Amino acid sequence: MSKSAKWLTPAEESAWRKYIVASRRMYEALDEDLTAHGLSLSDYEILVHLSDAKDRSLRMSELADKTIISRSRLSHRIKYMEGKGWVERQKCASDKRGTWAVMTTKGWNTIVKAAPDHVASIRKRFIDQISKADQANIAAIFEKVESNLRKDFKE
Amino acid sequence: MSKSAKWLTPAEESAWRKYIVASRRMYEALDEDLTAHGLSLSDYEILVHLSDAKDRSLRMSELADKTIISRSRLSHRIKYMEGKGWVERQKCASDKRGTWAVMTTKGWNTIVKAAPDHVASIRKRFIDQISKADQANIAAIFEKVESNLRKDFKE
DNA sequence: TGGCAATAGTTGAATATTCAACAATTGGCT
DNA sequence: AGCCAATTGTTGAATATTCAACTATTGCCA
Repeated sequence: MSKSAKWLTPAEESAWRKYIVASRRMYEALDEDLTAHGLSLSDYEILVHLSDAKDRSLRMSELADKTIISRSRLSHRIKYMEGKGWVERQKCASDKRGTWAVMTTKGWNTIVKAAPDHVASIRKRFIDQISKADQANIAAIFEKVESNLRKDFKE
Repeated sequence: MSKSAKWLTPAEESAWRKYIVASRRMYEALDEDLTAHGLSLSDYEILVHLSDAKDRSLRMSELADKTIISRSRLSHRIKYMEGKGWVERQKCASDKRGTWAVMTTKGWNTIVKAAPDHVASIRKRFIDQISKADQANIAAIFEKVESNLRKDFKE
């Protein structure tokens, strides 16, 4: 399995552990903050991507890609969200296999209400803790990490 | 909800999105890499903490804290891992409410076999993508984020 | 055209995780 | 001592997610 050494150095280990632990706890905190609006973090993401999209609509598969949620999971989740009245499904005319997920007014109102708190929550837990320079660093580092994952995936 | 602005600036948004997306994908990749050893990432973490502990044993509650897993979830998971023969439970003598989770030889062998691949996987997906300076940055940044979360939790 | 591999999406069953309630202590306080 | 709130850990039911199979197309190409 590659040329690499068996263990991480203390500096590597420290970076890794701190990143992992903080990330887990931050996720919990953000999710917790959202429950006041009756939303989970992933439902929030689904709504955000829909609200950004043209006609507030996306094909199921596009939505799945953008949110990094499996198709099956998304199907189940959208069923739930339909029940909540946040989303509707529409048959796709041009591709009869397809389905559009369409955000309703109710869904829009929900996200509009939740967004300011969620943004405040991201600031408080993350953005406000790091300097401007760190911001740029983080962006560059994780961009690199992600593009490497993507490349690796294609191999 | 705090003094903060309603939206993230483009630079903030970029840092946040890139961090989130890369983290999600990296988690998937690491978990995927571990399946070859029949382990999930969280089962791996449980075993690691046990293997580091004195007598390879930890109280359920300590183990839950270290792994950031809820007690209930840990209970269920340990039941599964007992079935696999990786762990045993022992009554705690000094505190009759307590339970020790004790790693078995089989559990030890499992983790010893998986560890080098997992470490290689962390290197490939993360450590090797970032510079030494970045390592130190990441450690400092997420240390700060986490201590802020901790403080916040206590309030 | 016809055939067939690839794609879109859903479904139900299998697993995993959360949630709320619970029993059994322990620890502190009067 | 005796009471009671807090801690430890488990449990079963409710939810959520994954997994594998499936239908219905579409796109390609011989």
